[in-house]
Amino acid sequence: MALATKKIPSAKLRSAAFKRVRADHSAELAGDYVEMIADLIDERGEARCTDIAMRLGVANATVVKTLKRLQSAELITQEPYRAIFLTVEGWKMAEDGRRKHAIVEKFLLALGVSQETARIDSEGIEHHVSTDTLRAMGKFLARNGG
Amino acid sequence: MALATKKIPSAKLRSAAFKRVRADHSAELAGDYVEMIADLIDERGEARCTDIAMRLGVANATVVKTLKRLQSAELITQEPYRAIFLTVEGWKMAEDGRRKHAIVEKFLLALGVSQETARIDSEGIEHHVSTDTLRAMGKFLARNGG
DNA sequence: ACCAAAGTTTAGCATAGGCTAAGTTATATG
DNA sequence: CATATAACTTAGCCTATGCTAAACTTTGGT
Repeated sequence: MALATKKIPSAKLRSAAFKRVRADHSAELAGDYVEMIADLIDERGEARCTDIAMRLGVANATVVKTLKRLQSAELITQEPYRAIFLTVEGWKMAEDGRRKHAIVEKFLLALGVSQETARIDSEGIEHHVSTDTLRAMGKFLARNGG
Repeated sequence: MALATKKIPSAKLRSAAFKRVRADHSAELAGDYVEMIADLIDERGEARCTDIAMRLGVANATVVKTLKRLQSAELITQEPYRAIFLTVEGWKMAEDGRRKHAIVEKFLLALGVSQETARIDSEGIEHHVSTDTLRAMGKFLARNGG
């Protein structure tokens, strides 16, 4: 038995934070993909496997596998050897991600970090920011000329 | 061939951000474990499997498996059926994590979110914050009475 | 000193997300 | 219009991170 068993301070409450982080992680990849597909469609008219792989810095086969999951999740549609399209749900998720991403990136810039750091850190942070925190960042931007 | 192949704007630069995120993720779990083990040792004199599992909200067996990896990485030491100890390297990592965590959490509070939100969001954000951004958060705290 | 309860470990399974190598399809160009 | 090249897919591998169920230690209480 442990030395001091009495009064474990809210183990359940603590664990909630970690559960949220794990949940965020599984949603994260999907978010990155749809956001990138949306960008590619806007920039170049279509989204292709190779471009996604290049931008993410992973192998082509990895993209193919992930796209299958996104198709199961009804975020994209795709025919063999053809370009990739977003479903309505996919577009919604992409727009949401872009909005979040833009706020976080601008916020970091306003905080005083370099363009480069803002770009890189926002990529990691955006998926872990609650609506509450996002709102607070928005307010900060409003005060500080975002 | 894609419609518009010319001038892919710095695909390599883009991919760097995602590579950083993926690297962060693999370091993340180790960080959470050692930080938690350090907390348990400080609070209760020893760190045990069950407590870690409870606080992380995962099954006991999952903790056991992860601890094996941490042992291979020389972050902890452990004998069968005994408590867990941190190596020097492990303590260093734990301290580093705590420092980061504390800054991020205080920063969020200073930004104006609730205690609860700060606690939860900081858990996800801390692993994706560069030293640059951390410094900027520190400065903000200094200006705003952290 | 023993036994039951609590804690720890092992075994076996699943999914996600990486990779390389080899095969298939589309297309751009000679 | 045939074919080389680029793009895509499949197959098969690996590791990380989760789970449950069953087996094994430790230990506290009688």
